Amino acid sequence: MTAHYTISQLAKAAGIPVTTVRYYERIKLVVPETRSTGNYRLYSDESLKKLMFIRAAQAIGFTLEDIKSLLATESGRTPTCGSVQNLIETRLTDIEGKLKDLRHVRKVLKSALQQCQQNHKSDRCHVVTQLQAK
Amino acid sequence: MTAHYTISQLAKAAGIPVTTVRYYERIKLVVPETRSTGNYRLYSDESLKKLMFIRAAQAIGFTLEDIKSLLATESGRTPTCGSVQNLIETRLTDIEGKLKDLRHVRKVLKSALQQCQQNHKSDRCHVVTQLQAK
DNA sequence: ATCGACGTTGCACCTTGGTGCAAGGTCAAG
DNA sequence: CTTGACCTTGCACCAAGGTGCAACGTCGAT
Repeated sequence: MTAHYTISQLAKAAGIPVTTVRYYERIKLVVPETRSTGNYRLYSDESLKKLMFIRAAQAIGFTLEDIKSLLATESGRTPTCGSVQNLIETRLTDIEGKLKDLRHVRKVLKSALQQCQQNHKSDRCHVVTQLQAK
Repeated sequence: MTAHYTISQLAKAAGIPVTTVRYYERIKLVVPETRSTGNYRLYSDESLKKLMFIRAAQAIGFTLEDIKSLLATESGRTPTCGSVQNLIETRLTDIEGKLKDLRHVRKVLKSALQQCQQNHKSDRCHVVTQLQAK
């Protein structure tokens, strides 16, 4: 009794816009199993699981490309820990880099803010004049 | 003795690709002062300062739109501290949000990585099977 | 005069993850 | 048999910050 969903049923079940499901088809991430007589896309529970997998994987920081390769290990077999580990490590490195950048930017902005607050009376903003001096 | 630069001289002096300078003109961020007889863009030191200002401001996390409004306070007068402060506070809030997201993602990925390392022998990756279970 | 380096314009394209729209086909209910 | 909800396709467009290309003009040196 594998249920068959139309695109809107599937989308609703997964909590994803219909347009996005079609987008996923375009990038070959989730393709419908079959078509109805009227050429409607028909999806099985497998697709629903895939969509939920995609949402979960996106939420923990994988890109759709990452997810594609996680799903690429054809039908049934899960990818090996090794490949998954590589992916995770790459993402972690990315994230560390971004964190570092953001912390730096935050630091600079905070000291700029302080400056701004200190000479608040002045019409000329020292933050700007200092940026100009560089 | 205000020096006049051609676009490539200016770009080189600022350490920015020529194409980017033209892009800045397109978005009305830096426009050439005049044109030569041969219709070449000619820039003054003012433009060079502007470009360097842009680089510095980008580096501390302002968007080109932000910078546009920082520079918009017409000729000479610097923007008030108040407006700059607002901008900085907005950026800081953005950054705090991004930091929070990234730290969360990092946490989740790290625990996934641990799982991966623990049952490295197994062919089936639990991280993936767990994502599938959601 | 000619060569190469540099300049001009306009336009399309890149990334990522989608959204929006028009013109038409399908399906179930009334 | 018509109405309305749903589906189809293809194509264009969004943010942001640019990059690339074609086809042509200009400038300085030889």
